[in-house]
Amino acid sequence: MIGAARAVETLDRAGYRLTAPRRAVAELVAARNGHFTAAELVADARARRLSIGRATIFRALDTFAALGLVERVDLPDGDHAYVACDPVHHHHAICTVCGRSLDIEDMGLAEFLGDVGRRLGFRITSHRLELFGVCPACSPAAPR
Amino acid sequence: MIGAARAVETLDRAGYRLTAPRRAVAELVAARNGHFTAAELVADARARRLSIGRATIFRALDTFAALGLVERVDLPDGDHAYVACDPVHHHHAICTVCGRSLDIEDMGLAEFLGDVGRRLGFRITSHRLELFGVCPACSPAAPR
DNA sequence: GCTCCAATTGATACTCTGTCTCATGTGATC
DNA sequence: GATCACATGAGACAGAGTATCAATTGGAGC
Repeated sequence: MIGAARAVETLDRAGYRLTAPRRAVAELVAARNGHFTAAELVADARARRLSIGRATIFRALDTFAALGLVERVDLPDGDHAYVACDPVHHHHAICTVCGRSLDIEDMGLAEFLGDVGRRLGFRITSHRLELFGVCPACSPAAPR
Repeated sequence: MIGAARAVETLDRAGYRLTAPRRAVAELVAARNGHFTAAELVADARARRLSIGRATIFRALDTFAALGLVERVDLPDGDHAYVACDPVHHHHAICTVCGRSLDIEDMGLAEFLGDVGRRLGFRITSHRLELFGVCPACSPAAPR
């Protein structure tokens, strides 16, 4: 999800109503360029004195997730979080220093998994790959 | 985790006390050969009329996870679950038909991820890969 | 076998996340 | 502008997981 406008357009095209709360949530999401939890968005909304119900934020996130505007990811500590992203299949590399997430496209994973499936005799229908590490921007700051 | 005895031995070697509740939880885990949620274990314990507190089961699972006897996985629906496994780094292929999970060893993933990291300039420190699909045993039953 | 102490337990209260309900509000269509 | 179904906000609710604390118990040392 690049900007709130793009999200609003996607909502419209999918036949969803363009309500003020949905626009507001889209902006909150766009304002965060890393991953975020539902609770953080609720806090954001409160901080900006937007009177959006908690349930509405959850519903909006569900809707956005259904449209592929955000994606649910699971952080290493088990927390559920969301990341704004483009609506194509891809994976996330999440920086543990700044929290930003990079979308990474296939890079040969599909082929790799196909091979794994063949070797196991396992018909893979879906998968989840999340990478955690240090992004290029944070790398000098956190050499290890 | 192959059997409860093995788990008990691991606990012992790690300096944990071998208490009745821990043995019981180890047996409950060993009795399940697929993935399971904490809630399911609690229900199992109740079904067997074991008087083990809910908190104790959570604590035992935490301990087992710390020892690598079980691992937390996130199901496609976002639920947290555990799978019994061997204490080495590996990944899980979870059958969506029977619920069983296969441990899969590296199969070249480390190399693949190293390559991805280099291309992104991202220093990958940890990752999570979970595969969902249909295992060989269920495959004829669920052709698609 | 007995004692002792720290680790562990069970019960319970609590927090937090996410869902559900329902009366009220509002966007889109005409 | 009127209409109506979709969306909202408030609040109740359910479930997962954690924190607290007094009571219990495993196991080391004797």
